[in-house]
Amino acid sequence: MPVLYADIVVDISAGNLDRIFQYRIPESLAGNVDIGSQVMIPFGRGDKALKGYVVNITDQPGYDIEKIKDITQVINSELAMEGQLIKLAWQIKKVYGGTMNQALKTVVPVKKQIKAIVRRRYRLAVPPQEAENYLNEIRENKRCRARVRLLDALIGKTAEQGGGNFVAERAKQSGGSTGVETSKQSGGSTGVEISGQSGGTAAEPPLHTLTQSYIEDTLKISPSTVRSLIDAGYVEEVAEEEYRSPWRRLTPQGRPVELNGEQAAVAEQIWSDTSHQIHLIHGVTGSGKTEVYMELIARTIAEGKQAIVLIPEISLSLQTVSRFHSRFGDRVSIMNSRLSDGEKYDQYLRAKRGDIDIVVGPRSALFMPFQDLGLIVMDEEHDGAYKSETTPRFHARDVAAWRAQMTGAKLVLGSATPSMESYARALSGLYGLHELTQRAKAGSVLPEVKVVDLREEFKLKNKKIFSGALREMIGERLARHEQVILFLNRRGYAGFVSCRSCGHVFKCKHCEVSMTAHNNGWLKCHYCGYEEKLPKICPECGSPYVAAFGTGTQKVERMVMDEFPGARVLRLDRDSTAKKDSMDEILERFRNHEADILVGTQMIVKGHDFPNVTLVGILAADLSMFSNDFMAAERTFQLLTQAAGRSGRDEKGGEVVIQTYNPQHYSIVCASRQDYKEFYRQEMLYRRMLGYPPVKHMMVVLVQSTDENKASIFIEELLKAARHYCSQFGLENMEFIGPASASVSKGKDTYRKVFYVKNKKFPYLIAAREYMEIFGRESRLNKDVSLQFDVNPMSMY
DNA sequence: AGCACGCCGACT
DNA sequence: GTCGGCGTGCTC
Repeated sequence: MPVLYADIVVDISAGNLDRIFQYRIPESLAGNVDIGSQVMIPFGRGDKALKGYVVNITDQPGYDIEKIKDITQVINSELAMEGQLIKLAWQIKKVYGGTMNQALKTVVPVKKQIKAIVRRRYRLAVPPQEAENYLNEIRENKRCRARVRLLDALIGKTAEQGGGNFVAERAKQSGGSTGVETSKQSGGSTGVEISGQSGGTAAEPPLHTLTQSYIEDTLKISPSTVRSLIDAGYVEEVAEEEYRSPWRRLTPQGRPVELNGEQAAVAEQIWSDTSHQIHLIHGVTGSGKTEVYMELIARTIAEGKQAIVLIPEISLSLQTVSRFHSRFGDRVSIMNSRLSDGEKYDQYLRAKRGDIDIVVGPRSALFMPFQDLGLIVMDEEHDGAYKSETTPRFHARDVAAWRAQMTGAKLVLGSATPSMESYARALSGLYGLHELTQRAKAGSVLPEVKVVDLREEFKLKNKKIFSGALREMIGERLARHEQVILFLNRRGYAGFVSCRSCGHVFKCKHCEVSMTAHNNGWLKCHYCGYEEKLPKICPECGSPYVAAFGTGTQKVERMVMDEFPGARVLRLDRDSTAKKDSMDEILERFRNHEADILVGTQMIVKGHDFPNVTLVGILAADLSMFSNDFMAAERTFQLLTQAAGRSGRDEKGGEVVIQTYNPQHYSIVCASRQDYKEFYRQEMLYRRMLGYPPVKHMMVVLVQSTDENKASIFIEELLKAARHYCSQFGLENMEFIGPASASVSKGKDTYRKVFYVKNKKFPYLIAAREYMEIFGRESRLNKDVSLQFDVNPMSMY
């Protein structure tokens, strides 16, 4: 056997370590080291113990054999990535930049191997008849009551009668599970399990096993009693490895799924289309895209393959997964960053071992180690949350497409307001394009939309948040006991605070960002979270006339209460949902009609279904429209369309009021008509004129430093060098825009400088980025500055 | 990143 | 004479 060497990426994300180091696989570890394994290695002069990822194995050393060190140990063979995920990591690094270590880390959603939970269970060690005989001996003995209780339960008597009630009650408390569970399931367990004995014949009667906690807490039997029955040979202990289940609070809804004609046709088209790997479903809000996904998933798992369902945000996990769970049962799981390490590890393992077929989650769910992936669904594909905000700043849509290509899986994108990129590709024939034009629920039609011109309201001397029309309509709903959603894209109490005498605006002392006033008399920086007390007098001129301008959700909440006393109001924004799970709680209360009006930010727009809501008020549609951002109009349109889509989901019909200072703007006009195609046409004119994506590709180059001067000098030199490189190596028509300060010119005490690069040819951008990474590594000006790239950004900087 | 090696100022 | 400042360079 030849000596084998492993190519290893070390777990340090520094530019000059971003390469492969070779280590010898010692005989003692032969066979345990695979591509994808995580290993411990001695690194550097001090042989510091570091983690490393094995990315290749070879018998040809490419380095002085005398200097090659041995791998010291394999950390966790169960967590070894598939070779395919490593390929995916290379691709991510290639396109988005950053180090290989960073790319590998994004591909491994599970950091640690956590010891499996072993639950002790107990069962009869003798045939039931023998236990009965023993019971008859001791039944009348008052000193043996605990033994009798335990044996009765183990035989199965009490669990079906008196104990059955216990079971039902406990199931309710823990939020859902039925009393009986099959093995390898833990969520909301009651402790009672009926199972066929493993290895026994099928004809054998089922035996009860009881968990330790059930015996101690519910039957009130002490460990010593259990011990003595074990010693007497009547009871035995079975230790069982158990998965941690992340969704204890799940309640199956059991809604049967039936496709309408349109849905069935789309599912069939996608399933039988062999000429496209990627499909876009453009379906109006409420058209039931999820039913189509489910049909495709059902067909996929019927073929023995697995499916990944991507959702934009963690907060949608619970409601999405519960729908899938009620259809597909325990073959569904979730993966997201809020799970504990143990839960993550177990879900990863279940996928790897083939114990689940479907996973639901945000970006990170893309990397589940399924053996034979057949389908990736990306719901609300336009959503900005699919873009990573840390290096590598990848877009889940791209990575999903690569993974689909590698595995031969289908990728299905769905949205009521597709991204410009996806729709352009669908129109060009690159993706299959499918449309759902009707609301799925019988009798439900798209809401009627009324646009209110706030300039006219101002002329009428109405300076309130609610236009006359909106106030009147809210009143009507309250009288009819229907519900209202009010949407405002700004949290806090007021927008900014300034001095009326000298004009001083209160800014965060760590960021170049104006602070937002909050209800509690504090100013908060929404960029870094810094808070300070709102001063009574202006620190610049001493004037007492400091005032808050603009409106946030807290102020809306207050004004609703003033305007409609007696109405019950809930508020949903980042402040009211700071506590874990509080978001689900608020939504649940609103759905149960514990409130009449829900005031909130973007969060309320995404995918929620409130049947009793018949009015949605968009208080200031323009708020997201005037950042100097090439996607501002697209985002505004998406937001308004999605928000409007919350109204009239039931037979009652619905209305939407959009308040704006720009009623003629196409993003507002098109949203009010729910006319995606016209919006696309107009927006495309603008993108073409200014050469923005999807017409040209774009990249942001971001330089940051706590020393503003160093950042400026570095970015100037970098730009000069990049220009020179591009012209020298024939990268034609490269457009460089900048450098300039980022729109948040300072954040968290760090100065931010940017320039933009545009070109029609994507590989040119990558080549330029690769060159700039080398420049950043080798320049003597790189001290104390950081260099980052955002390829295909979702906003300006 | 983190550590060692290396070449210049004020101390036991 | 020596301890230690942090600039420079290397890590299989």
